[in-house]
Amino acid sequence: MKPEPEVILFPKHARRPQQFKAWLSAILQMFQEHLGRQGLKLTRQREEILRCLMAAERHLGIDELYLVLKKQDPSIGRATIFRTIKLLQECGLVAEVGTANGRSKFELKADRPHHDHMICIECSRIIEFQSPMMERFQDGAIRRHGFVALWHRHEIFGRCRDCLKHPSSEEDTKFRVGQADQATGG
Amino acid sequence: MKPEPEVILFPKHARRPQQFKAWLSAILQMFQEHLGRQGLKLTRQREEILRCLMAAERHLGIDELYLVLKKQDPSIGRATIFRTIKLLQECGLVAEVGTANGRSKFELKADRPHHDHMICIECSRIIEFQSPMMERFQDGAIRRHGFVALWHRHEIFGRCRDCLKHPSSEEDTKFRVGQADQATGG
DNA sequence: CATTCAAATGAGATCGAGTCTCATTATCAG
DNA sequence: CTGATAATGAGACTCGATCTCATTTGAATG
Repeated sequence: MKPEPEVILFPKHARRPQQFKAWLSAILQMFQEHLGRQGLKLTRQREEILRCLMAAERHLGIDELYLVLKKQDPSIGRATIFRTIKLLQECGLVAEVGTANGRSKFELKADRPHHDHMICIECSRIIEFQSPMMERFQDGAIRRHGFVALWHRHEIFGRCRDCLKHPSSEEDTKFRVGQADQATGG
Repeated sequence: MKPEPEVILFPKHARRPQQFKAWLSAILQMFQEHLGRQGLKLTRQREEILRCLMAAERHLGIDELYLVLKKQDPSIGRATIFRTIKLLQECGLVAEVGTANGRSKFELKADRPHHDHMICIECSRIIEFQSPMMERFQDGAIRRHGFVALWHRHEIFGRCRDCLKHPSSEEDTKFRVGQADQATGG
């Protein structure tokens, strides 16, 4: 089986200020259009939350988001973050990624290639991966069953390269009950 | 792409009383061995919960399990069901399947071929499917990243064949926020 | 720019799945 | 049978997520 191509998934492009600014305003406009279509408004808070997700160099959970945002706006409330994340999911700009401890993280989805996730149960790192062939066979299975797919969740839990090298690192040792089959059990 | 083979996944075998009895006692013994290894005991409740999962013709949630078990043992407590399900997951006899509404369902895993799930957001039906090729490419991706997989979750949310035929059937209209990409977004 | 009004906000109440506590009961090895 | 120890059921508790509501804000309008 020949190896599939590796693609840089996390948006390291748009890290230079000029590019980031352009990227941000493009995405913001998409958000505003979605909001406008439902008679909703673009507020300072919504803008900041989206900016924060776009500027992040990794997947963020609600609490991480809350702490970061709190620094520049101490009055921001958790409820607003939950509400905004939900809106961003609804318009397809943001996607949820499960973790081993139950607290979901979020990633920017707009403008980025489709991918799935491998999640380290030791360091909580989320590794993005692509496999077009895997997707093809998945879509084949869906078609065979006469199913119409709206979204999917494909998350592989285990230990990442780094945690295998130097065993037991930091946070999140309390992880979801899971049995150790061979490989993924399939 | 030639079609992959279809396999009967839900254990319709073992529906005849004699076969079921043999199957049950084999699985019960596996459970007891796991328990014994940890100094734990096989109780009437644990036995009943496992039997219930084995006899089920579909995936059950905690509440469904609770209601069924309550009929033959009105004193059974929810906590016991949670605790037992956790034990069964730990020894690999049972697996959790997510649903669109947050309340997980459970399935017997022992003795059954590996498969993934398509979940109908209208009728909550869970369709089991297999794609060995998909698994192969998945394992390839895992290897490429130097990751060691312990378990995975591959769930496709959408509408099943039946719900597409006669739109909007029963229960569970309140489903998880999810955007309608083309296909599965990938 | 001021006005207007629906939408959005933050604080805190509430919800609910899942977990924990603890007094009582059951298992099972000897 | 007995004793040590695990398991149970009831209900308190946890904590992420949602809801409520009084107040504030966005943006369309004149």
